Parts: sequence; C-alpha cells; structure tokens
Amino acid sequence: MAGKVTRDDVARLAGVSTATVSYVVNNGPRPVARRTQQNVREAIEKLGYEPDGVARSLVTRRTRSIGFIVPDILNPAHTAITRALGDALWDADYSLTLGNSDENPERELACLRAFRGRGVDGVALTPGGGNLGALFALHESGRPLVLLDRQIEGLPANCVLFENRGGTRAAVEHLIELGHRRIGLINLPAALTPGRERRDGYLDALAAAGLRHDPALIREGGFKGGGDNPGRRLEGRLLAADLLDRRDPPTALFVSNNRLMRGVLHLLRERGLRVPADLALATFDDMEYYEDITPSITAVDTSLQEFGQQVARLLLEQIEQGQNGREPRVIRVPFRLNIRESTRGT
Amino acid sequence: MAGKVTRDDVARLAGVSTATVSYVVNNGPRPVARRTQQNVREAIEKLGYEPDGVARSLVTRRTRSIGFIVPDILNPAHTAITRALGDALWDADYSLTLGNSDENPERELACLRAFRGRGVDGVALTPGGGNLGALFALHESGRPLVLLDRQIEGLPANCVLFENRGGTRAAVEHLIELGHRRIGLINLPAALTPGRERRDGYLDALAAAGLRHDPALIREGGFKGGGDNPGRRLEGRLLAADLLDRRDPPTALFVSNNRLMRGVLHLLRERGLRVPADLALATFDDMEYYEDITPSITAVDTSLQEFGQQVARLLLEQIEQGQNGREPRVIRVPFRLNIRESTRGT
DNA sequence: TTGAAAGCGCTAACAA
DNA sequence: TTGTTAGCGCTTTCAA
Repeated sequence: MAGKVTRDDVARLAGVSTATVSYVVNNGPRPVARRTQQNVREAIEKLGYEPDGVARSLVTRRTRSIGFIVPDILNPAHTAITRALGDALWDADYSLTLGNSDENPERELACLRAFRGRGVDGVALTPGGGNLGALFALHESGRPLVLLDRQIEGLPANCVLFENRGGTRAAVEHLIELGHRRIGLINLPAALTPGRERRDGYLDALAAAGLRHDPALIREGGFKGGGDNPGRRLEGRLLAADLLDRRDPPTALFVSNNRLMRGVLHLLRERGLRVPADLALATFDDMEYYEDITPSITAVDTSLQEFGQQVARLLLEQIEQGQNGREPRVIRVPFRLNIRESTRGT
Repeated sequence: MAGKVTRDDVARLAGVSTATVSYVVNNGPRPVARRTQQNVREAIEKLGYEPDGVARSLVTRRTRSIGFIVPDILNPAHTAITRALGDALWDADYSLTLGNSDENPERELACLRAFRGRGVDGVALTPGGGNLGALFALHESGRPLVLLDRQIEGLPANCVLFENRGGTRAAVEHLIELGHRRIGLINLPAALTPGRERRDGYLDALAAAGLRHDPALIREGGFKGGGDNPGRRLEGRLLAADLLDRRDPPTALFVSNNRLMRGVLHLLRERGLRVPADLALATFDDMEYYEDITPSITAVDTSLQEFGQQVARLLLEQIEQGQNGREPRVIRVPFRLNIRESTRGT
C-alpha cells in the first residue's frame, strides 16, 4: 500500500538502469556482470522490492495462471483432479483460478469470458455440451485449451479421458467370473462420452462372455454431473430400486459413477440388502471411503491424480511450444480394478 | 492473439476520445451523453472489443481476485468451503485462485508470496501455525485477510470459526442421554483451535451431566489436517483401536473430524463391530455420504456453505470498506446435530 | 459534455 | 556490459 517500492528505486539505489534491474530479476535475457548483479540484489534486499506481476503481465501478455472450469468441485472425482492439476501447475509456477459451471451453459460461458478478461494463459474444462461457438472460437484463437472427460464432436482440441470402456469391461468381467449372469447397469446419460463408453464396456464384457444382453437391465440417469439439485442427489437410488423391483432382478450391479453410487448405497441401507450375498456391486470412480465402509466397495480406480497431471502437461506443453499445427492429443488415463467386499465378499 | 482490439480502435471508430470509451465501458465515473454512449457501444460491438483486465488492474491496483490457501482441498470439508466461497465471490465478480499448503509452512509462505506477486485483492487461509511473521506483516499492510478455522494468538484478523465447543457438547450430551457413561474422544491435536475447543465441549458435556472425566478415554492425533501422508491416513483407526483394547473400553466414541472418522469406520469393518450396539459413534463434520452408508452416521453438521459465505462476506467487506480500525470480527458458524443410526440405531 | 495526456510498473528493442 | 526509452492497455486528472 503505502509507497510501493518500484524498480526505479532499486535502480537508483544500485546505481544502474532499470533495464539492468530487470535482467537481474529475470535472470536474463541478457547477461549482467557479476558485480552489478551483487549490487542490484543488495538494493532489492535492502528496499524489500518485489516485482509487480500485473505490470509484468501487461507487457509479456502472460499471467502465469490457468482457468479451470469444473462442473462441480464437490464431486470428489473433480476435487482430486483439481488438486493434482493445481499441484502440477504450481510446480511450473502457474496458479489455478477456479470456476464452477454447475453444468449450466451460461455459467460456463461466463467463466470463459471472465477468464479471457483476466488474461489466463490457458483454459481447462469439462465441457457441459453447450457453448460450442465459444469453445471453437477459443480453440481457433490458438489459446491453450484442454478438454476433460468429454470430447466435443469436430473440435480438435487436446483432451484427457478415462479408460471408460476398458475399465467398465474389466469390472463387469469380474462380476461374470464370480458367476453373475444378470448384471444391471446404472449408467450416466449415454449422450456424453463417459456414459457412452461405459455402456459400451458393459456390452463388451457381456458379449465376450457370450451372454445375451437384456436392455431391460440398463437404467440411464438424466443428469450430466454437477450441481446440488436435491432431486438428482439420489438418482441412483431410484434407478436401482426400479431395477431390483423387476420380477427377474439382477444379481449384480455396475454403477457408472460415484454420484449414482451414493444413491445405490442409500438404497441398500433402506432395504437392508446384504452385499454381495443379495446383490454384488461394482462401480466406476474409486472414492477414498470405499475402502473404509462396510462393505468395502469394488471400484474402477481411474487414477485421478494422473488425470490431473496429464491435463497440466498438455496445458504447459501448449503454452510453451504452441500447438504448431500438431495433431490434437487424446490421452487415456489407465485404470485399475480394486476388488473389495462388495463383489468378493469378506 | 492476432491484432488485439484496443480502446483506441473503439475511440477512433466512434469518433470520441479514449477517455469517453472508458467512461462508457465502466459506466462512470463521469456521465456520457446518451447519444455518444450509443455510438461507443456500437463501435464496441462492431469491433468485438473486450477490455483488458490486466491493463486495468495495473492502473486500478485491483485484480478482482482472491487468493485462497487451503491445507488440502481433498478434505471434503475444505472442498465444500471452497465451493461456497468461490460461489459467493463469483457473485461479486471476484475470482478465486487456489493454493494447497499441505500444512507445510514453506508451501504456505510460497503461496502467500505468489499471491502478493499476482496482486490479489485479499487472502483467505487456514493457517498452519507457522509463518507468523508473514501473516502479521500481511495483516499490518492493511490487505484484506481472513483466517479460517484457526485463530492466531495476538493477530487481530477477521476470522471464521466453527461452533466447535457447542457442537461437540451437543453431540456428547446426546450420547449421554442415550445412557452412555464411558465415552471416548478421538481428538485433533489440542494445540490448534478446533482440537482445543472440541475437547472443551466434550468436557463440558461430561461435567454438565456430573460424569467424572477419565483422561484415559481421550486420544489425540498428531496430525494437523492436510496432505496424503499414508501413515496418517488411518490415524483414527489406530487411536480407536487403542481405546477399544483397554480392559474397560468406552461404549461410545466422539470423533473430532472426518479424517479421523474414516479410520474409525475402517476399524469397524475390520473388527466387524456392530454400531451402535457394540459401540455408538458420533462425529464432527457431516460428510454427505454419512447418510448413505450403513449404518448412517450421527454428525455435527457445521454448515460448510455458510462458513464459506461468511469468509466471502468478511473479505468483500474489507475490500470495499477497509478495516477502518474496526475491531476484528470473529464469526462462529452455527451447527446442527444430525442424529442417525450410529447412535440411535435403526 | 468531452478531449489530451500523464502515468500504473514493467520488458525489451535500440543504442552506446 | 550497460543505459535510454518506447510502449503494453487502461484510468483519470486537468483543461476546454
């Protein structure tokens, strides 16, 4: 506040030009005599000078910050990705500015605009499906952009995805190996990448085992991910109840994400179902508490940490080297199936 | 990128001065004739002009961004606070820049520095206990600062706290009402505000019921909150096991936070304990999944959303009105005891 | 009601 | 090896 120390003060005290101070502070781009460096450093120390990032940004046109739009950071999967992304960016001296879209296209657009206004050096987001115009424009402007979890038809942007299909297939095959023949699927909407690919993985597993697929065993949520809409909170509960109330109910369930799974857990408690005796359960997204609760839950562990790191890598690569007409990269983060009591028993 | 549209272009096209464009864009501080406004707006529209936030910040010395340092955003309690804070700031047209300290004083300091360099308009953090010098300096510089969850001796900064004492007392009284006489406490380190106050609330409840307090029933973690140190992940498990292995074990446990609680849940599963028959359980921090799992968990619900909102309020108040020598505000966020199966049974 | 112009603190091109 | 200086895009004082 009071009387900010600027580079001029340092230059004066050290008896050099402001340019020299700049070269010392930034370690370049041109060399400075050792002796002079000394003097400047001392002056900086004595005055308690700190460079002003805003002024620097104005001339370099870089802010060393990344805008990150997440549908809902309350979803533990997004939290973990945010954490990993933030850490990786931090290591590269970038900071993370957060925006919640709540799966609301207007909010998403508002975030995009706000980020541009603030001059972020890149944007990462889980696109809600709208705002195609803005996203194409953003991509065409050459600004670093990374899509998470969902691809956008025709938009050749870098993208990080889960092994949706392979992970789901592995989990369902595991259920099949345990002897299950009627396996229900509580799925995300198949309109977006994760729902579509997880459904395909489920079908793959059935087909590979020579099981006929009964469409009546698939239930699909109408919800796309974020927000705290209470009606949707336990959507998984409704869908699972629906399935279990059939005259010929499944003996096992694969649940496509952690939000749906919460609803299913809720239902288990309400009905006092024994797991895996009455119903075996496997799910996508491995939450930390799945290994603490009773029964512990078999889950496809998607390495959220690596996911976040890859997003950072793509972003930094683009910032430092530009896209250079390179083909867009689509990275799949590997998975691991964590088998626990909800399928294997105690 | 290519040929950015600046205010000069707009001024030229509209046939006015750059100052006028500025007044139109900012709606002030001086009036502009309706007719002129029209012209300027049209020019802006036609050129697709967008103000440059960085340049504006350089002159206004405001960035409309807040730096937020959290020990570990993976802790769902912090996530929820972050979300609420971010939303409230967003509504006021501020953005949130995130830093994870991991309870590491060096990282905390690095965040503080980075934030200053980036010119944030205010800082909110859960202080780790170190960096006293930097925090006092920050506060004295007059920059908006809000402390979360932990007070710092002698630092008269605005602060938002939980009703640690009252909430814990209510939960323990609930256990006493259910007939429990030997109630264990798995606590956070009493060196910091939450641990100290929760312990006091526990003692309050015992005293009010005329129960003698047995120090052997209190176990205290050594951990201060963040990070993913695997050894600490299930600290609650060790502490609880220790307590239950006594010849005269408690019949109920109050667990001071969600991280410790995860360890306790893990232990329940390992030992096949029936809750609440073998052991009744109540905890501080109400996680969403506590109402979905079996048994559902009785918890002190601390309204994380309101917590985040209060942080935002304090911050914005300080930014807009300055502290003006006002007394520092210490806000306590109310709680609610959510009674569920882990104490009351099914 | 409006224009001209002086900076905000910094980087880097141009000179020396 | 170092100094001088022209901006970066914007806000706002001073004049008109």
